[in-house]
Amino acid sequence: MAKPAPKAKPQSDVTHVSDATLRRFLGYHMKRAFNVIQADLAQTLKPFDLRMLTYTALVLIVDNPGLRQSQLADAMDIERPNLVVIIDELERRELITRDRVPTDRRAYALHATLTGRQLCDKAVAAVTAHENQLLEGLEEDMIAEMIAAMKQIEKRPGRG
Amino acid sequence: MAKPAPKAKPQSDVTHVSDATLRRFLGYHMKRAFNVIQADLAQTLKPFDLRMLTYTALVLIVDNPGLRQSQLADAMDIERPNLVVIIDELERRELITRDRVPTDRRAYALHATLTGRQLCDKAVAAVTAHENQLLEGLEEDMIAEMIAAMKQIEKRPGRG
DNA sequence: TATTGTTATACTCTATAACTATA
DNA sequence: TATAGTTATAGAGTATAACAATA
Repeated sequence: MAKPAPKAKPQSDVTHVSDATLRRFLGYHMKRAFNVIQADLAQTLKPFDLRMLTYTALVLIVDNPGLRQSQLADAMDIERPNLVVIIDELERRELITRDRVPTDRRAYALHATLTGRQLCDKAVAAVTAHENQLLEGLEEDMIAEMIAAMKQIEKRPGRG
Repeated sequence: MAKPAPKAKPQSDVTHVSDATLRRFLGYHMKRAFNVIQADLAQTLKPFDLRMLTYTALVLIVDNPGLRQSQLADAMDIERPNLVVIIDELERRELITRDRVPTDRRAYALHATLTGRQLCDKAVAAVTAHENQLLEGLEEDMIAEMIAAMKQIEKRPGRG
C-alpha cells in the first residue's frame, strides 16, 4: 500500500509563515501569550466552575471584604453593567453576598461566604500551581522583568 | 477573549483595592497590559479602518504572498471559520485578492493588492510609532525580556 | 477518507444608553 | 443634579459541527 504517510499534521511549530514585520509588534506577542495563559487558566478553573472573570472577582472580594461593585468594576477594569452578571452568578452560587450599606442605600457591600472563601483558596492554589507549571523552564528573572514591564504598561493612561 | 475595540481609559489611580493575591498572577497582569495595548492599537488603526485582526492578517499576507487561508489561520492562532469574515472584508475593500491555486483547486492563494501594500506600509509605520510612544520610558532590556518571555510562552501547548 | 473553505450557530466579553432608587 | 446598581442591547471575538468541492 503505497499510501503516502499521512503527513503528521503541522502543529504549531511548522509554519514557514514569515512574521518578520510582526516580530517587533508587542501587541501580537501579548495576544498570543495571553491566549496560551487564558486557555491554561480556563482548564485549571473548570473543576471549580469558574472563569477568569468570576475567579478574579471572587479573589478580589475575598481579599477586600465590603468592596462595592463600582470599586470592583474599576479594579477589574470592566464596565459596571458587565460586572452585574458576574456578581449575580457568584451570589446565586452562594459564594458571596450582596449586603446593603446602611450609610448609602444605593450601594452594595460585597462579602465572600465561607463556601466562597474555601472555593477561592482551592482555586488560588490550583491556579498558582498551574501557572508555575506553565512557566517552568523560563528563567525567574525573565518572568520578573515581564511582570514588572506589564505593570508599568498597565498604568499607562492609554491615549484617547 | 472578545475584544471589540476597547476605548482607552484611565485605569488605576483611585482604587485602594488590595490585589495582594493577584499580584503574582501572570494572567491578571497580562490581561490588563493587553487591554492598554489593544486600546492604543485600536486608536492607531482607526484612521486606516483596520482592527487588530484585519491588520495582522493584512501584514501577514503582504509578507507572505500566496499564503493560504488555513496557513494564515494557523499563523494567527484563530479557527478557520473565524478567518473567513476577515478575509471577506479585506477582499471587499480590494486590499487583497483570493486566487485559486491551480495545483489544488480547494485552496485560495492570498495576495495583497497595490492598495493593500500601500495601506499596510502606512499602518505598520503608525503602529510602530505609537507602540514606541507607549513604551517610552520603559527600559530597552525590560521590553526585550518581556517579548522573549512571551515568545516562549506562545510556544507552550496551551490548548489542542 | 481527508482537507479547504464555507455556513450556521452559540457563547463569552465588551461598550453604551437609559432606567430606578437613592443621595 | 449626581451616583450605584441595573436593564437592554449591540458589537466583536471565539469555538464547534456540518456541508460542498476537491484531493
